[in-house]
Amino acid sequence: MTELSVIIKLNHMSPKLIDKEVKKQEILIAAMKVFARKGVANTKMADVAEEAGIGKGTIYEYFKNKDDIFAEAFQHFMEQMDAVIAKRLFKIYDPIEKIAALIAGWIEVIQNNSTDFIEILIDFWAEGVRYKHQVTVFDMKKLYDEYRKMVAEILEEGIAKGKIRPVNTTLTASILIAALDGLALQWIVDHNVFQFNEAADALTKFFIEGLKKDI
Amino acid sequence: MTELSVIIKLNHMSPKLIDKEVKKQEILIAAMKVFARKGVANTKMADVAEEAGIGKGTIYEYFKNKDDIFAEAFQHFMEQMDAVIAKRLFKIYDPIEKIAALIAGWIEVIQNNSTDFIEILIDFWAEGVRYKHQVTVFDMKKLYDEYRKMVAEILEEGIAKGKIRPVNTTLTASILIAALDGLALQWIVDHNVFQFNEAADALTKFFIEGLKKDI
Amino acid sequence: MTELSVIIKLNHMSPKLIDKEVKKQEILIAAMKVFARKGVANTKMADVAEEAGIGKGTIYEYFKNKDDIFAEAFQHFMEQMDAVIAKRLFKIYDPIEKIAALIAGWIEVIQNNSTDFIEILIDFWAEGVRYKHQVTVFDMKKLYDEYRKMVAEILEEGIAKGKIRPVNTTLTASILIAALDGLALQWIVDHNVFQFNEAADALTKFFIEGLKKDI
Amino acid sequence: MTELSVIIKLNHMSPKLIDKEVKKQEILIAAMKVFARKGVANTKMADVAEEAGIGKGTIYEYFKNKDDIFAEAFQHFMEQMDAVIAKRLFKIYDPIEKIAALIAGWIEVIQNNSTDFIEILIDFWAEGVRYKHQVTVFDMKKLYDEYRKMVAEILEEGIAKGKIRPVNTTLTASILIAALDGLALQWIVDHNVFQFNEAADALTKFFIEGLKKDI
DNA sequence: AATGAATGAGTGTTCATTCAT
DNA sequence: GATGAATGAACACTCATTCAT
Repeated sequence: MTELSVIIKLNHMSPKLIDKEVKKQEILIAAMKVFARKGVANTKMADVAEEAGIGKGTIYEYFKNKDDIFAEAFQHFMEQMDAVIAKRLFKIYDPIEKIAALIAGWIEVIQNNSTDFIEILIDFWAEGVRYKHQVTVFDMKKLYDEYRKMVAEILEEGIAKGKIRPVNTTLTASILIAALDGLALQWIVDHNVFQFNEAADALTKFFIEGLKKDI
Repeated sequence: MTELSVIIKLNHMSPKLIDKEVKKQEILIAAMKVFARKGVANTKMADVAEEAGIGKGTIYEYFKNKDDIFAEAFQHFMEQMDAVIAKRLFKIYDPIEKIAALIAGWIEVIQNNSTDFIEILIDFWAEGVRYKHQVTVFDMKKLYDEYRKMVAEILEEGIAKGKIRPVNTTLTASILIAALDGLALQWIVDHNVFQFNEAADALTKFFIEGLKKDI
Repeated sequence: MTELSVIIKLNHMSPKLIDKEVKKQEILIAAMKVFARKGVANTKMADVAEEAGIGKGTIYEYFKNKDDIFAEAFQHFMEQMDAVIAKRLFKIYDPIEKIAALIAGWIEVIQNNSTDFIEILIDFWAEGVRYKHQVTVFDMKKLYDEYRKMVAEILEEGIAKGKIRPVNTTLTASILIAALDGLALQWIVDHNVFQFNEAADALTKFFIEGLKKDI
Repeated sequence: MTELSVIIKLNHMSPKLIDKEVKKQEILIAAMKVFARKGVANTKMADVAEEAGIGKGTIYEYFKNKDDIFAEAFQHFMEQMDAVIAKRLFKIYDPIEKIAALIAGWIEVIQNNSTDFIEILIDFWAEGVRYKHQVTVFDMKKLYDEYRKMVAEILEEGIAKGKIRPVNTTLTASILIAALDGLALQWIVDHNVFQFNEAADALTKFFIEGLKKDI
């Protein structure tokens, strides 16, 4: 380490904590890109380091290990999704509109992430599926339960308000979520089959129509 | 002596070949179970050998390598699915009923494989997604295209016959397949959320209702 | 095993011992060819079996193991060489002519074996060199000692008889053997550099001239 | 910051690079020792690591794989030989003396390497012989051609200058090289048969005498 | 803090040898 | 005797992680 590097460091010292968090995010994003491209199992720490433009060892200053990065990636994705959906549902009171907003939110998340790292979803699913018996970050069971419940409640509200015809709310919620997941999957495989929002519109219409109380 | 020995060899060949094919299937099934349980990447050849009750080296008498097993597993699954669906669609002429049969077929495949190795689906997806730019056995793009086309044609037929209301057939096909995939996913994560066929019934009803031409 | 094969066997039964020895030789020759082509280390028992047109397991009816085949190959080669040289030296009394006969003998052995398996020499050398500290079949030290002694004795005889000028007989013997080995090596590497016997003639002349007592 | 860091990096690079090259040589030497002792085929990467006093994985930081080490060993040996011979031939103009210098050079190389790894020569030969049809580093054909040509040219020069009697220069060159290879071989097998330089002297005398133009 | 050289546990694959048929 | 299916010891190579600088 020469004197020069010390000078550089001093410059960076004041906003230390923020810097660390920022850099961690940078590494995380880099990792997610590589994970998406190659799959977690085939991603080497060296790949992540290269993508992030840092040294291999540096990663370990910010993450405990590879699994830790992956877990944080999952959380990062989920937080993003929760945020998007919360924002979309904000100040919407009509149940039918809520369903539409939900679908739109999922679309937004998928499309926001599409360019670089939506394929990471596959690994999230894989991890979630595999570790279903253990309690980990990847508690897909709980996750799906929560989303199902959220949708089901909207449906119940709609039914109560007489805006949605009586249906098995849990099953219908499952179907809606299933369709969203499945469309994402098809779109990941081939971005050209359909415009994702086009498909989403169709889905929205299909569900809304199917659920609306016949007048 | 040469001619004779050829004849003798031929005599011995038929029973051996059948045996070899049977054993290969046994190893394949064993491998699929382990793949499902641990994920392909985390499955060791030793695990497969143990599950199959054979020596590690024996696997290589029947398969070229790990990837080969995985590829054959995929083909095995697909053949099974094609067979089930073909059987289900046989002698069904009503488009609406065809849709119902298709859903029932998918359910059947998922449930047939459920006990031990349905989780392998995740790895099929992962492989298909990751290698979408190359031509491999895992040509998910082509696969989805084919299924989409199959469903779309049924829908078109129904529309032509006036039994199904006019819809964007490709998008609707995508949604139906998406829902099936997505339900499988949720069910894999948690077999207890719904009886799979219960969900399938709901899905069938939802689609049939949504598609039926209002009279 | 069908009746037919039994009949075949019966035909072979009477001259059993001879047959066994013949078959062993066949396998040995097959093995030597493959050894020559690929090198011992890279030769699989399956290769030998295929070359011999028999089953893998059958080899073990005739040889203890791979090393055993190799050792027998060496002995086979050496016996052949001893025989050829003995025959060549038979009834030659002039020392100068004996030298010529020796060279001619070595040439004969190399060329007799050239088409298929002279490259095996390399592995003989390698084995001999490597196991110089142990007492094995490949006792290159002893072998070279014997040949050196044989040549030296001829030289001494020639000197005694006044036909060869006084030289360090051991060193000269070494040089002659060295030249023979070295020419074989070059010829193995590239059969086209020289006609092997052409080179041998030159060598003979060179040595004879160099050794002859100036008159 | 970028420019600065580049400078810093460059500052750090030079010493590192030198170090790496030194370490690579150390590993190479260690590998050559083990190759010589056990033969390439029987040498485990773990053996090399142990001999070099490093971890198994470290080898791969410096060499692509086992074959790579072997190829570099060959090149290392050849460069050494070329250098020694070039140095020996430097400022020698008399053809007869050139031949003597050549022989002396070969002796020097063999003896310099004798203690630990001259046996590796056998594997060089084996590799060269086996891969004679392919273009590899081990192009023994080309190598021998070059040496033959070099010697032949000296002989021609000598003949032209009237210092060497007319001989088939290519064949004579072959014989000289053959004798050198062959002596090395005998010496490798048994260091005690002759003092290597003693034999070399005899060889030199034998050739010089044999070649000299009778006055 | 940042690095990348070093490491060795771990794994896919090979192949000589065995042995039931 | 002849066979080739079965085997597991052995080995090249990978890569997440550590740690001296």
